[in-house]
Amino acid sequence: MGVTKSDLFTEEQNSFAQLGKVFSHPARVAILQHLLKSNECINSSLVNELGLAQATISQHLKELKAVGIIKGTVEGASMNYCINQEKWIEIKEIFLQFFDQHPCCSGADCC
Amino acid sequence: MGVTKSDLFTEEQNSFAQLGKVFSHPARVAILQHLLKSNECINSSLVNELGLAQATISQHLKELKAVGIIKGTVEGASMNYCINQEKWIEIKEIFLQFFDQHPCCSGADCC
DNA sequence: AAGTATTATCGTAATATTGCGATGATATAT
DNA sequence: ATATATCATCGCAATATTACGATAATACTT
Repeated sequence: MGVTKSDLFTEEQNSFAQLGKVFSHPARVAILQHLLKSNECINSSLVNELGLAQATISQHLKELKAVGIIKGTVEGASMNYCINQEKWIEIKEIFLQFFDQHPCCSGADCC
Repeated sequence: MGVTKSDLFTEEQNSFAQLGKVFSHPARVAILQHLLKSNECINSSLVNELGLAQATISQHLKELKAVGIIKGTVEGASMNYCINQEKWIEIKEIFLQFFDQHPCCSGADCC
């Protein structure tokens, strides 16, 4: 069906999965890394850097912006995208919490 | 097209995205959390816990096992799944490294 | 051996995602 | 005002994902 049965899961699980989706496509990963690297928060010279069409990049940027992990400001005719640092840290914390959930089989190897 | 153009991205970006995919669906998140919580590494009583069909759970487990984040052992007629702790930590480290990549606009707010 | 329980896989249907060309909107340059 | 550059959105095509029923395979029970 392709339909995720969100009602079966908790709010937390659904929203965490949405964050996971951010990192689940190499184009989005590449965009984030580019924004991190070019410490000028440069606009979509991304279209030149990555080999994807402008429309495709724009779509990925839209998704990233929807989650809040990046923000964009108008700069003349172009857009100036960059990492939303507060959100970045917030998301990092959420992942850390997830990874640090109390481990099953602590110590003893159960499998 | 629906085809991810993997050849445009680095090995690192592609493999990181594959890890991200693990966390991009609430069912997989729920499965992982269940395995973490029930510190008995219980088998697919998951089918009872989550409201999904057995076939669906089995499919998600297969994906999780493919990445290595869980491992399963035969226990009579049933399967005993649990978190692969080494891999769990390894993945945690990879995410930490990703989040700690040198920040753009360090200090100054550029946008 | 026959029946039951558990799980993996196959096939299918429905929806989601990815990607791009075309188009429109806006801002700058001439 | 017209041309150019940049970006967002629309519409489409192709592939991927999600979900499940049906079926097979395995192990245990009686």
